[in-house]
Amino acid sequence: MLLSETKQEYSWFRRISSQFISEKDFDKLEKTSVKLTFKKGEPILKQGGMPSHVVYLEKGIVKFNYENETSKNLILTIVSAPKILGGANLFYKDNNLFSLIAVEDCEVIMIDSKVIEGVLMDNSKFAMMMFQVASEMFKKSVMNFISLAHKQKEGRIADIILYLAEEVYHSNSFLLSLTRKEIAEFAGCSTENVIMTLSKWQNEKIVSLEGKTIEINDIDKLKYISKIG
Amino acid sequence: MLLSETKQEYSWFRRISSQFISEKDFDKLEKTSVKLTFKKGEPILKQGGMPSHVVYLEKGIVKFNYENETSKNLILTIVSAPKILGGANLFYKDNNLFSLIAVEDCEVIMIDSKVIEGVLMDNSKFAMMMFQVASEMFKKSVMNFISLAHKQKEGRIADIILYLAEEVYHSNSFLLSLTRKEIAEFAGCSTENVIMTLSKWQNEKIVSLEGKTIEINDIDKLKYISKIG
DNA sequence: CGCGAGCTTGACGTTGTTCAACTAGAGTGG
DNA sequence: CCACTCTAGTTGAACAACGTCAAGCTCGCG
Repeated sequence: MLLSETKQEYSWFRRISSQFISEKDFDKLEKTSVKLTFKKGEPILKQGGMPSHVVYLEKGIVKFNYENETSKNLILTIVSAPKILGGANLFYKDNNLFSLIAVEDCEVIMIDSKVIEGVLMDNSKFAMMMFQVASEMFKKSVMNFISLAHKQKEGRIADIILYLAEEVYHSNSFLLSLTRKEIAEFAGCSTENVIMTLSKWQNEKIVSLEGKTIEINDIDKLKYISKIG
Repeated sequence: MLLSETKQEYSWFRRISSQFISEKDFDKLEKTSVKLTFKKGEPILKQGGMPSHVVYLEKGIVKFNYENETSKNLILTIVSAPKILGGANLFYKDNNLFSLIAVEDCEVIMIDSKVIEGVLMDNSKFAMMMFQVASEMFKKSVMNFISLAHKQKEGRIADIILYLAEEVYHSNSFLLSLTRKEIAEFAGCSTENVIMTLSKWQNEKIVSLEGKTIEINDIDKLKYISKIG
């Protein structure tokens, strides 16, 4: 975790925000925020902690991790930059429901909750936009949970591979930065099950595995597996 | 489904809203909304339909139902009056993600989305409140799904019975308006499993069943089952 | 070179689903 | 008033899915 120069880019966030708030309000956000970098595996926000900041993920990939007292972890969702995270925490008020953990090296900008809340209060269109961003992520988690709730393991793993290809790596061939264990935590099944399913698919020529790279060869078959569950 | 007189009560909603919006804005909402009653089992909003209204549930109990093409239904959550529903749909923009179905006879007020959106735009504090309400419900669903994801059936059914007692019926002894099948859809397991678990608990004197009434005798043991999963 | 973390495979037992059969109550029409 | 049918609830047995365990493997790093 490392502080960098004060002059920041915010490229995507600035572009989006400029449609809704004044340059002056944006400066207010910019001045009170800090840019941090996190190495793979480092926690950005801790479950149970107070939500003091809204996180804007400028670069990298993070997982939303739910840690359970008794049993194992659960990954709620995985997202890649650029994205506004932890907006949910803005509206929940409660302690953070989950941890944010870097899956790949990340650059994030921590925006002070108090400050952004003030800007939201003065700019209802900006507030609506922020809500929608948060809602979009809610929706994705809910859809993932629905899949989780009534599909068999194979359908769920198919969902996750498709999700990673489309929404995270933006390619049908990608270098997987997650371990099998993490995929299992995302799919809500055991590591062994993930491995079995993936190598079964390799035999059936649906995917190709080579080290940490995954290539989807037959996306239609994968979608079919996802569909029938 | 039945239209009643235009003069409405809105008691709870009015009280809450009055902290955030003017009498004039509230009148605007009131004038463009209609009060409807739904009988047990009737759909209030349909999954896939366009979200034209925000639903304020004045009386009754509704389930959030997710219908799947291939397999069975899934109940996302169950809530009792008074509560603002479908606020999520306001922010999602997409088609309704789920159906709202009356579990008991309901009185609801349908507030026109366009109108409430206008009021939200002009009153950012009101918008924040609405979003917090939506977030609260979202959080409950997520917590339920987390439970669903890594607990055994027994733990999940315990969660649901506790949730119904605390959040829906507000009593440890209640007349269950859900069928065993619906509990199963909520818990993400088979009807038989719900039945087996409940009668097992009856033998162990944790609950008493008599027809459609359920009484929780040993809430600590139930919480323990919920905890250990 | 050795150690540990992540990965892989197979065997085994547990959990939960499915199926089939039966009961009870509610509603319907002759 | 009595078959009838329909739905909800219940039970048990057979079977499939999944997790756990145990063992061996590979690769990167000190």
